[in-house]
Amino acid sequence: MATGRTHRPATRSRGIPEATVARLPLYLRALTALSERSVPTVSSEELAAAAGVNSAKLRKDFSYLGSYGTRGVGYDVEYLVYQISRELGLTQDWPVVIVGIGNLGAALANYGGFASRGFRVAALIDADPAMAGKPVAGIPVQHSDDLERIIQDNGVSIGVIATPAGAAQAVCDRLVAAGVTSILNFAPTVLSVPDGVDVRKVDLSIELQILAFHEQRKAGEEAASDGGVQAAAARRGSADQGPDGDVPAVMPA
Amino acid sequence: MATGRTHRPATRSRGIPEATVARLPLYLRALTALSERSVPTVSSEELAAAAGVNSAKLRKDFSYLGSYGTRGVGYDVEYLVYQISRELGLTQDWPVVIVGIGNLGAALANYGGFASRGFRVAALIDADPAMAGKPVAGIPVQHSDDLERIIQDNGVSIGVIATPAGAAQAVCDRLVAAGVTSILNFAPTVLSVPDGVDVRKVDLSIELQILAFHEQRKAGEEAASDGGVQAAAARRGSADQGPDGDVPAVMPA
DNA sequence: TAATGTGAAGTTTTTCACAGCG
DNA sequence: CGCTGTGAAAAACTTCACATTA
Repeated sequence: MATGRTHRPATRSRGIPEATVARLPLYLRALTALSERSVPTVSSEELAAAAGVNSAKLRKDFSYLGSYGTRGVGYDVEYLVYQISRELGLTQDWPVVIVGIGNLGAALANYGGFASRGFRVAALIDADPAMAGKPVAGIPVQHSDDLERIIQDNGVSIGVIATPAGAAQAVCDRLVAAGVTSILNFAPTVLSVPDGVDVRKVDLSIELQILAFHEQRKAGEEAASDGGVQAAAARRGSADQGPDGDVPAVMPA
Repeated sequence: MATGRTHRPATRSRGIPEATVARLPLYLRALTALSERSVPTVSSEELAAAAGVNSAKLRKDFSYLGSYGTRGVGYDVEYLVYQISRELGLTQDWPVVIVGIGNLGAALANYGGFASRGFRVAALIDADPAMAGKPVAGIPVQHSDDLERIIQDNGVSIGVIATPAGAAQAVCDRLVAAGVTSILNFAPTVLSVPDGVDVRKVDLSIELQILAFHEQRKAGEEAASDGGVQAAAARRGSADQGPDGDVPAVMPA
C-alpha cells in the first residue's frame, strides 16, 4: 500500500496552526463559563489558568486570530466568545449523525454538550432491525439501510462512528460516499478515507495505555530495586502538592 | 480547591518522546492483528500502513526502544508485541475504577477492549444510592462513600472519571487523595491535580469543534473554487488520521 | 539485496522576554 | 503601570536520505 502523499511544503502564512485550533475549544469553554458568571473581561493569565495552559501560549494562539485584547486590561469575554465561535464555525448549525447505537452510541446521543454548541443530533442509525423506531435520547433510531438517504435529507457533513471495530470501515465508506467529510471515530480501528475527509479518533484503550506507560515509570522510580510494582499504587498518599507557579518541574535524571 | 498544577509533565520519560509513546498503542494494535493471523514478520512499510503512519516515523519510533528489527527482513511480530507491551507496562495487571455509572460509565464498563490488554475493571462507583448493588457489565456498582476504601483495597492507581462536569473535580480530588496517580477524564472540565499525577482527557465536544473548524474551511474553499470536495470524495486514498494535511487556506480576512 | 537504523535537515510548536500601547 | 502582542530562541517532532548490515 504505497501511500502516495502529495505533501506540498506549503508555507502557510494565513492558516491557524493545528495545535492552536485544538486549543480553541478549551478557551471557548473557559470563556463561556466566565460569560455565564457575567465576568466582563479576563487577562491572559486568568484565562490560561482556567483553560489549563500557560499564558504565553494563549496569547500566541490568540495572535493568530487577530488583536482582540486591550493592553493593560485583558480580553472582552463576550467579544472573544464570539470571535472564537466564529473561527471554529460554531455560529452555524452542524447536523450530526451517530452510527451504532450500542452503549456508547446511546451515551453520546444523551450527551448534553453535544447539542449545546452548534451541533445537533440529526439522526441515530443502527444495523439492528430490532432497534429501529426505538427512541434513544428522544430520537427514534433508524435502520442503516437508509443511511444514504438520511445523510442527504439532513445535509449531514459530520458523522460519528460508534460501531464495533469490524463494522467501522464499511460504515465509514458509506458515510463518505453519501457526502460526509468529517468523521469522529470511536471504534478502535484505523479508518481509511479519501483525501479531503477528516478523521479524528477517540480511543479509550489508547489513552489507558499511555497512562499505563507513565504509571509504570512512576512505579519504577519509586521502587528502584525490586519488582514491587503495586507498592507504588498503595504508597502515595496525598500526592506532593508543590507550590504553584508555571515553572515546569524538571526532574533530575 | 485550588489544588495545584494542571499541566502535562513535558518531562520526557526515559528518553522516549511523548509523541512516540502516544503511537505505541497504535503499533501494538496493528501487531496484535498480525499476530492473530500468524504473520511471523512485518516490514516497517507494511506495519506503518496498518497503523496509519509513515514508515520513517515508525522506524524512528522503534529506534527509541532499541534495535528490534532485522535488516533486509523486518520485525518479528511476536517479539515486537512483547517489547512494546513491556514498554507500555502492559505485562502487568492494572486495576481500574470507573466513577460515574451513567450512560457513558456503563458504556465504558461494557467496553471489551478495556479488559483485553492489561486493564481490569476493579470497581464501578456511583453517587446515586439507587445504583448501589446493581450490576453493570456483571460488576456491582458501589456507592461513592466507599471510594477511598475501594481504591486502597484494590491497589488502584488508574481512575476513570465519567461523572457530570460539576462533580469531576471533587471526585478527582478524592481519587488522588486515595492514591490514584493517573486519571482518564471524560467530563468536560479541566481538572486540577498535584504534580506527579497524570491526567488525560477525552472530550467529544472538543473533537467535534475541531472537525467543525476544518469543515467550515472546506465549505469556504468549495464555494471559492467549485466542487473540489466531490472529486476528493470520489477517489480512495490513504488513511490520514488526526490533523488534516495542508490546505491552501484562502480565508477572506 | 532489501530493509533497518539514524544523523542531519526541515517543520511545527512552545517558550522567552520585552517593546509598545492603553 | 499592567498586560497584550510578537519577534526571536529553544525545544519537540517529522521527514529525508543513505550508510549499514543480516
